[in-house]
Amino acid sequence: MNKPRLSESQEDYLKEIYKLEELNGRVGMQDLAKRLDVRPASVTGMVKKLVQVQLVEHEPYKGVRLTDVGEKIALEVLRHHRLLELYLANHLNYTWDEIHEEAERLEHVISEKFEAAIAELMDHPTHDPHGDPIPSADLKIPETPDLKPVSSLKAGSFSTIRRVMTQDKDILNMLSRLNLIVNRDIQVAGKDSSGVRLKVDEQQYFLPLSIANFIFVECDS
Amino acid sequence: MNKPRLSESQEDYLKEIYKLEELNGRVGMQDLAKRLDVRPASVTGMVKKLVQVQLVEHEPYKGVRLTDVGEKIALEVLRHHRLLELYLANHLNYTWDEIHEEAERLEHVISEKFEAAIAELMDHPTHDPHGDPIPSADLKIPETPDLKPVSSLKAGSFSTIRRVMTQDKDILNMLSRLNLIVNRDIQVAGKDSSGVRLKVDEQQYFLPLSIANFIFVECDS
DNA sequence: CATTAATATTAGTTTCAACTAAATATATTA
DNA sequence: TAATATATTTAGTTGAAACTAATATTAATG
Repeated sequence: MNKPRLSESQEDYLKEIYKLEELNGRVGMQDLAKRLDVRPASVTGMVKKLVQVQLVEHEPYKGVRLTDVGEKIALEVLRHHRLLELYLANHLNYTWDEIHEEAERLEHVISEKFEAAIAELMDHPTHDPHGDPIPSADLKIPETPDLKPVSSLKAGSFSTIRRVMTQDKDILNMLSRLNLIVNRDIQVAGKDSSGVRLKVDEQQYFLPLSIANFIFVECDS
Repeated sequence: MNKPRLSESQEDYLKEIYKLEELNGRVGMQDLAKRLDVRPASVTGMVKKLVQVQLVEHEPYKGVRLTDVGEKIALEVLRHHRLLELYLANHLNYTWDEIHEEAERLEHVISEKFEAAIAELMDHPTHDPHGDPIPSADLKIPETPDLKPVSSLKAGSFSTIRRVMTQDKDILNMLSRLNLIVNRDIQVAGKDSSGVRLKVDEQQYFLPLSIANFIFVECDS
């Protein structure tokens, strides 16, 4: 019941497994290797260790899955990461493109005390600057309304940006310069096979599909 | 001229060498081993590497010394550490005894951006909560007035606490509970061979020499 | 269903920073 | 100065976590 102490590497594995599980359902060694920027052979090795300590289950050629304990730990790391991102943005004037990298390093290193302190300071937020949900202190994912990519909306529809699922710095920079950030109300002014034309505060912007696919919105009722 | 990228271990070595150099003049393998909680043989190994990359000079059986570049790096780490301590205390409500450990981990991990952000936020402070000087952005040590241990004062003399040179948590806790913190004005009410009696805001406290020796004050002119 | 392509694993190596045990060099002092 | 104590180094090991190259397994397709 008492937590094993994990290496940063191990935490990263659990975190990535969690995110891939959430995204694809099943997680192959390959995918993991790609996300962690590591060779498949290395993944085999590490997964073996994580299976040993029962943080992960592995059915060869089928995929990897977190155990309950593994998921808990992944959520802790994710909580650290997302709280940090919000904290850096809100309290240290980081820009959208800068927060990820810094949080990536800090997440493994801050104490429970630090976590609690910034959570408190920010009044226990539920979403980070990208719109990603922040697991609560007891590691539940906050309820989030159904979202769809802007690219899926009909021309004319109104909605609110709720999540931006890219960490490409150039894209993030460009979006924030255009004020296309989380919680912004937008209208789809037009669309074709190559992308979407958005209207925001009298301004119009064209977003190619490659970007529009990763901007998720809540539709106005 | 471009900085080599160092491991956390290496940064710790440089930092400790700096502190010991400042304290004792020369730094033996033994001392280093003690401070880093590592065996002497390990120190030999690491020092050899640091000599290779010219961050350190080593005269066997005489001692170790930082090169100019080595000192620069040590000061950077020290700056991180002390800025962090102050930040944790001032902005995240850490207590005196909690700041060291957290800073010890964070110091290796924060970016220049982070450093600059908190320095700016705190208006470029010159001393951390222990009274230790914070190297400036260009790595100069701020001028500090001459300090002496309270234990060296005559009974009756007035002074101001400027530095508390222990990281023992229990002592730090007790001192802060008694309000014997940096920048506090105190009077030596009496002394004998076993310690000092202090008067602070109508309160009187007795400090054994073992503690009084590490509380440094600036004497009233 | 046999072959190919995709996926995963093994075995052995590397690097880093520690370790132990044993050897050696210097310093102290009797 | 010789003997002893202290300080330092050497040589070899360990444990993580990565790597490469080669091999093996499964899935997909013609």
